[in-house]
Amino acid sequence: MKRKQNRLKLIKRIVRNNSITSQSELAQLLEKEGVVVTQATLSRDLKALRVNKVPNETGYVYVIPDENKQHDNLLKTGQRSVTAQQQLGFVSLQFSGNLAVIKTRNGYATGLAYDIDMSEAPEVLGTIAGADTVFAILREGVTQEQARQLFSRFIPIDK
Amino acid sequence: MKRKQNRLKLIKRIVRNNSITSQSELAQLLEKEGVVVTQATLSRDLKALRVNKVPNETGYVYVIPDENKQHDNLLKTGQRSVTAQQQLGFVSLQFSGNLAVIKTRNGYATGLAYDIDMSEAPEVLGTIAGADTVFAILREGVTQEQARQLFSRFIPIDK
DNA sequence: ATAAACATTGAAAAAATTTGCGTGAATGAT
DNA sequence: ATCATTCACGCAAATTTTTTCAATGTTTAT
Repeated sequence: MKRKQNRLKLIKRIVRNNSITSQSELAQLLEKEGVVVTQATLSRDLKALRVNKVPNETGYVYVIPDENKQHDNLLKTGQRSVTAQQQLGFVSLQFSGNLAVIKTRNGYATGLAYDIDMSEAPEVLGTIAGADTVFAILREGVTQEQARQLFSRFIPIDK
Repeated sequence: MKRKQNRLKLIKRIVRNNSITSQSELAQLLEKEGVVVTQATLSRDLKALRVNKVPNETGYVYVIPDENKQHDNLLKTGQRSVTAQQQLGFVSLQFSGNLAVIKTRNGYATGLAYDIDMSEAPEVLGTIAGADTVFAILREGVTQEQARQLFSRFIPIDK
């Protein structure tokens, strides 16, 4: 059951960063990442992830529905599905060089940045927050692994 | 050609007010309204209307995207959706390492950052906007040339 | 530890969707 | 008016997606 979770995560990433036009195409990309499943399984996975299939004049593309909007709609309709992933508004964490980019649900970025600032962690030189994104500048020499370690105090990191 | 326009309009209304789960089902409802076409034509019509196919726990449903989502999906699929007029807010583009700094006329930064975000381009990890400046963090390994290429979808760049 | 209940998946079949091709109607340019 | 283009659309083939069926794990409760 861990296998499936990992695959779903990978599928999300792949679908988000590529123009996937068919399930077999997705299967090939997954295979490159070492994940081998049949197209039938992907049909089930895409359904589980609620991935949309949207046409444009060129062809058809799978699209991961926007997580913020997805969640906002849930709230709007009175439902509330708070998974561990969504606790604290956290959406995703990525790095580029000595910059950490933390995506949050709308409105949560400021509070999260504040918490990071208040920790006065030496690994972080400073932060800037928009509505749903936090930039944290890491001190030179700090590894991404160390940063993950630090941030895990504030956000649920799957690892 | 008037026939087609009427049909498209009717399709919109039907899809919006019913849970259509297949094109043949749609064909039947159309027939009740006196419009007779083959499923193949509906495939083309749904594509023309950019109707999304979205899964939910029950099954699959066709969904007419609202105007906003329509716009967002255009960006998502990599098509330009802002007119030359709208690009007038652009002032300058500069780079520092993997950070792109886009200057705009006052008030334009937020909108531009939003468009960049909605494109979900894998080259960009995230953006933050002030009143007249957008920061865009590039994924590691993305060259400035690639970034210029990407941004040319949103702003007028002379290469 | 064992049985019952549940979950995951592949293979193949079924269902649904997309597309190539051909025809006829509509539009346009000369 | 004539000829060339373009557009709409059915048919049938090709492709893609969904689902059924069985086999094979996993989990849970006793």
